[in-house]
Amino acid sequence: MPEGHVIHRLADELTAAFAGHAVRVLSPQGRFAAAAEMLDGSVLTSAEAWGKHLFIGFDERFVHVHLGLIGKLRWVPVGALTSPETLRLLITDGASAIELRGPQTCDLITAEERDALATALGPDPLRPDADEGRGWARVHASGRPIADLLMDQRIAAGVGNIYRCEVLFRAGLHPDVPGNQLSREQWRELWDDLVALMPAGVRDGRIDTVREAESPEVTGRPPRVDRHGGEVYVYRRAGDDCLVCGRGIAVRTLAGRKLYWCESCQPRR
DNA sequence: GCGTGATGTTGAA
DNA sequence: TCAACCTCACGCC
Repeated sequence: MPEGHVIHRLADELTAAFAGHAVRVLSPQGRFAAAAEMLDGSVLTSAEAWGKHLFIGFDERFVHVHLGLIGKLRWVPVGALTSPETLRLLITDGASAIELRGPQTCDLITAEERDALATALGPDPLRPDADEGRGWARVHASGRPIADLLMDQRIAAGVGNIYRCEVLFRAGLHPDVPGNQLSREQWRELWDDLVALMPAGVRDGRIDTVREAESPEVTGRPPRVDRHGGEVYVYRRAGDDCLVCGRGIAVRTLAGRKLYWCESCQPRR
């Protein structure tokens, strides 16, 4: 369930609920049990997100969580313990409880290790200190297609399949355009769009990319919300009519992920 | 009830 | 390029 906006939202929620509180930290499944036992009863300092990585701070120690494709971190009723065999981590202060299942990563790390992980990532459109030029340098130097580059966490940390497909559509850019054929302005437009869209994703808890002109309110079409929870132009709309030109949305696999685009709204140029 | 795919990454071939 | 990992919700019977 995770592109960067989800992780940032969770970090904010964790901080709001737990910062400064002594918490219980449990790993009923056992795979994080030793670390959980060490942390149990200590004060959760704050939580922070870098791209799709979440760092839950306990003074100088951090629980590093990466949800991967299928991991889930969600708030649950206090006291409810369901399916402990898959419950990797449970954090509760008695007033709120959050549980982690199926993560790709759940490790206890030091501040230095956290810094190293963050440094290895590219600029995160959700962070005010993000240096967009670092991403551009890699894009400009690469012959890989822009649709591939947008998934590279060293170029724009936190971007996933939905944002990459949608941002390319909104820019009218064909997914196959090589990075080194993009102009500085074209990259800046993609970046600025991420900077506009992703905070809205954090705020709303869903990805909405459809502009006013194509919105249900203006066009009168029925709202169409995908399982991911938002209204989009191309993601998972293969074969459907393009909201702008009416042509069928195309799909193919690129680097193991499904890529969606509109052949006429996104010309090769 | 069963099979599949999914907002992801890593490591081997 | 592909398989593996980890879980669960959805579609199809």
